[in-house]
Amino acid sequence: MNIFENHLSEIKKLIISEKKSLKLNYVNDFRGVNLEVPPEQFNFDLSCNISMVLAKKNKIDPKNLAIRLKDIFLNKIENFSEIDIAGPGFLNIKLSKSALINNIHSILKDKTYGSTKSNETYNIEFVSANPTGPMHVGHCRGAIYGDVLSNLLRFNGNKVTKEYYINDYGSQIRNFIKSVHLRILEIKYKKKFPKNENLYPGLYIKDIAEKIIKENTKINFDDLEKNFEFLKRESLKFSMELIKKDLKLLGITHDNFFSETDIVNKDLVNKAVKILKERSFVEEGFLQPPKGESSANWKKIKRLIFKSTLFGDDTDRALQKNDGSWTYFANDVAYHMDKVNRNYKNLINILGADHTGYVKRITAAVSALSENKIKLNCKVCQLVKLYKDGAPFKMSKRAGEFISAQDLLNEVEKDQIRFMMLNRSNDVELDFDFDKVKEKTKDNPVFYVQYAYARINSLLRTLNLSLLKEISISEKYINFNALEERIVRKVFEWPKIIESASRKFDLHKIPFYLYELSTLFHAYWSKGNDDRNYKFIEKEQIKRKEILLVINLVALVIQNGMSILGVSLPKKM
RNA sequence: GCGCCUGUAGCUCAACUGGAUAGAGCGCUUGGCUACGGACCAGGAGGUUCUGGGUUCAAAUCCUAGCAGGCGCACCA
Repeated sequence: MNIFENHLSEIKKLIISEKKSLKLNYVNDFRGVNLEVPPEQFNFDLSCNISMVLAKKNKIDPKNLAIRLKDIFLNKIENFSEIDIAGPGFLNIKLSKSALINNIHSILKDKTYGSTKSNETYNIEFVSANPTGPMHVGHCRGAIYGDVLSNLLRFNGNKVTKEYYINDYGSQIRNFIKSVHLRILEIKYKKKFPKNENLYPGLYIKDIAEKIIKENTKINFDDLEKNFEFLKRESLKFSMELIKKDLKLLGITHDNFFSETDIVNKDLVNKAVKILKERSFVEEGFLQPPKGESSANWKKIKRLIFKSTLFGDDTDRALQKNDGSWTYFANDVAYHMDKVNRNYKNLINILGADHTGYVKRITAAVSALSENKIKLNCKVCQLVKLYKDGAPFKMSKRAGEFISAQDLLNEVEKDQIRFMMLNRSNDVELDFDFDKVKEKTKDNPVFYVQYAYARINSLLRTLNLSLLKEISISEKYINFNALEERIVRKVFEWPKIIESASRKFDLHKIPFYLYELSTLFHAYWSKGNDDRNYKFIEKEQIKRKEILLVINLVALVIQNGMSILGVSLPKKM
């Protein structure tokens, strides 16, 4: 149910059938024609730019055309009761009462009101934090973004796989296992844990070491190399548990975990390279020396190179290290070949700002692997800056250098974190203020939206009614006041918000919208304090039927919106 | 040097993807609310949309040349 779509198609039909009487030559192309929400001060339901668009194509004056369109709309479209021409030729339209009521009834019947009703397959890779330690705050933003994007796409009717790529291979993991091993020695023999940049000093490593000792009392771990594979398996098990625990506390679960070690073991890189060689996208060659950095250790070595510049990258990328083994990127290419082979129509990667430079090459790889049939869409989340008591908040006792997700979760609830992290475009840095997020006031948008919903439920409790029972009220008995009209129009806007949030994955539009809707509702609610005529209840009875329609509409949209955001909606606060 | 992101009210950010008089919150300021459920509501002040040029009925938005900030830039992961 999208009233703008419905009424726009009415308009288009009419224009085509009235082409002659309107004296228009070109009416076949409606690109750019929109039906929109007019700015509030105009007090209309719909706004259409059609006369500007058609005037341009037909090379005539838009205002003149608008006058003719106004007449013909009013004559032929029963759903329109009043039209005003504004600005350069906008047609501002008021819906007839019956159209308005019909729209409202259709919305209340539509459980997934706002859904774009699409049906595609998506794979979304997100978080993919290194399993060398717990999640830090930076990961949280991407984690929530990915989770909510999945919710949104599912709400729209798509099939979504949420995937986590475990980087359980390479030198970082080696250093991680080494660190665990040294902590084991420390616990067993009081051997001091050395200071070394490549090791992981965080205290969680100690926890993992202790667990391993406790669960494997019969094994002697003194020799690292002998026990390496065992230690790796055990350590990764515990560190992934840490990560999954944090994710769960944030309300996030993945459908699929994909291991880099598996890629190596299954020799997927050779398969991917073979395909790319056949298509001449991979060749032997030499890398350019690095430009911005010191090139003291630079060696000119012949190696396999992926020609990503063919797909818009800035430079070609190495698939082999100096010693001839595969690079991290090569493994990732193989991983994405696997995704392509799993026949998803759309691939999405959610990345942190520090991986911006990686976007072009991996997008190029997917284009090359899928012969341009699949486009990988990479979304980058900018940094999160934490504030507490008005000052930047740093350090974590347990995680070592980062602020961990745990630090955050210790202070703030999941609902708050989720809403606040989504309340900014992913393209801008985010200031996360510990103090503000805990407030129970208007300054805290999460609370403000939840409170609107709680108020509705309180009202229903008083009236002994429940939400979204089939409501059908004859239009004779309906007469909205100005505040109610504003809310109804805002509710009409909801599918447009979903549509534009879905188009470029601009998730912040959802919390912004919910906040605005809540503002209108709180104003409506409070009006009863100034003016007795606006009271909702009199003698334990609802005063006007319109109130029931309005609160059901608001509740429906808040429910749909918050469930996409994954934020809870208490009935009492 | 190169790439990506950002630049809008004192501060933090929106702006339906090219639309109308550029909007919210905080802060500042004036008033209301001793309860349908308190943590709210109503009003006011506050703008050369970083700068210059271009595209058109229309530019914060697109193009172009700059300026400023953030992230990144062999190999490593």
